[in-house]
Amino acid sequence: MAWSEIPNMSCAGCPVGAAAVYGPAFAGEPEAITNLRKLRRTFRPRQIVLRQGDIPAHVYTLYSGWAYAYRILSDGSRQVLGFYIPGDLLTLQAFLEEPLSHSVKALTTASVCGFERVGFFEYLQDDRALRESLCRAALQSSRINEEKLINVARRSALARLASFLIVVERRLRARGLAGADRYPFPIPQSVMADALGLTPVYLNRTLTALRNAGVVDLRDNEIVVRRPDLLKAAEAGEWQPGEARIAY
Amino acid sequence: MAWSEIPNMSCAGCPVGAAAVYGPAFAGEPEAITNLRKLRRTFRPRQIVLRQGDIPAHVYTLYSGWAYAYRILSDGSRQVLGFYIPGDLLTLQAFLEEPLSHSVKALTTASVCGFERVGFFEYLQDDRALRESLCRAALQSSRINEEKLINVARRSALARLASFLIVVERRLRARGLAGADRYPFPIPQSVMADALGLTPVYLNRTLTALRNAGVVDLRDNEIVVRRPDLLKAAEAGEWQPGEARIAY
DNA sequence: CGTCGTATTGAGCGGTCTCAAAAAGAGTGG
DNA sequence: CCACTCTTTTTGAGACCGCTCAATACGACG
Repeated sequence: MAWSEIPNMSCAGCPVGAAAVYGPAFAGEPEAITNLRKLRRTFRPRQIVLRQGDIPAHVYTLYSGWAYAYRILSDGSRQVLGFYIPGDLLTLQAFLEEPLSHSVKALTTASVCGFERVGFFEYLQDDRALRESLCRAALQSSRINEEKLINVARRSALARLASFLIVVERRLRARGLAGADRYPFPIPQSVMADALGLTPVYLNRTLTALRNAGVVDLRDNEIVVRRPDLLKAAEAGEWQPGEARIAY
Repeated sequence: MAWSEIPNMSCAGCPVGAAAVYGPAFAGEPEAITNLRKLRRTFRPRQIVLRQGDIPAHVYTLYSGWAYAYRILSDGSRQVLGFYIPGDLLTLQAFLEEPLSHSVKALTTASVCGFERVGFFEYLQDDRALRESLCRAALQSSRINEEKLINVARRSALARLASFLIVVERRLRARGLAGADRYPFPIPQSVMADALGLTPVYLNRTLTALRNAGVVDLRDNEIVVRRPDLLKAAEAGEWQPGEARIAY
């Protein structure tokens, strides 16, 4: 099951610690965090990290790799709710003592740090700055979901895709995980499609159009943005590839 | 400007108090809430309560009437993000010292109670139960937005509309504001359309279809649900009006 | 070298949008 | 109570974006 013993290694040197919810306390006393960490675990691609309906005993922080949250609907279809990159908390929701409304699955090989739920929550509640940080994160998450709603409700497939690529780049860059004009991109098209509310087929056509127009180059789990200007324009709905819209 | 003096009236008898974020503390000590209330204000239909971009000095609770939150996008279109009924907090977001990402507008004549932002926040932070209540509300809000995303991303116009009507009824009923088979419904079609990611024209066609099929009866700011079973089925995508889908 | 997940391409349909205009209500002032 | 205006609702006709079904190609991995 890919468990591993709790490593004695301190969180002090952890490259992603500052970005986490407990960030405000991290610089001052990384040891407090280390003491709360109960386990470390590694997942293989496509392995489920958290299961919809479970009440998780631990709260996880993604240490390395990518993962995504999704929900299986009654009609069997899947809605992807978001992606996680190193430093992200795997569901704020895990703090509540309620069944998870979504599952989390690894996209790449991914390792997580697990904190005992209640203890961690108490710790976050004890300090005013941390408390605010948590509250802020929750509100933030609500706002991010608003953005997603707007994307799907009001934008074309092309604009949605462009927007998605831009947002992913921004998030990676904020964590120092993006190169000058390229960044890792291990998301299969089918998963992306379910995140954007599109069919895999149509997403592929849209992506192919972007590629053929020389805007992006997506290969080998890496994306190269050749024309960020056009990508921006596409997001705003001010640009479309070719004269005939999407080259069939 | 429809201001009114701070009424000395206690919050003790307030019919909506228990439903608000400060609910947990309300039963025990309504006076603490009364002391935090700084003003009461009444708005006319279509009047703006909170403006996108502002940093509000007060946090409002909707005391009576309906309101809705919306965002104007760069291309001029409008996304409606949610509706408020009596007892709702007008944007959790107002707790953060950040510009509001959306405006709030009155749908009907609506009156609100205003609490001084920082003081109210401190108060909520002081008590463990209230703190959790606030946190829970934020997470809840995030989850509600997930539902909305799913609605728009994965469901047809008919299913979205049916789902919307059902959710509104549930919320009203939880506050004792719905009758046996009917409830108030002061939402113009154009606003509903912008909430569901549909064109007003197409929303109207869908609604007309529901009406012609005898499922609902929407008139005079009140909706009567004649066939809750069919509405449920429509939400699940298991029923459509008539043989020819939507009667043009 | 087979297998499974993933990407690509084709053809056709239909749900939803756009543009346009008329009808019906609601609010206002005379 | 009427005349006026503004908002909201309704209906028509046609175009297109994104979907469905289906088949093939590709690529990683054991």
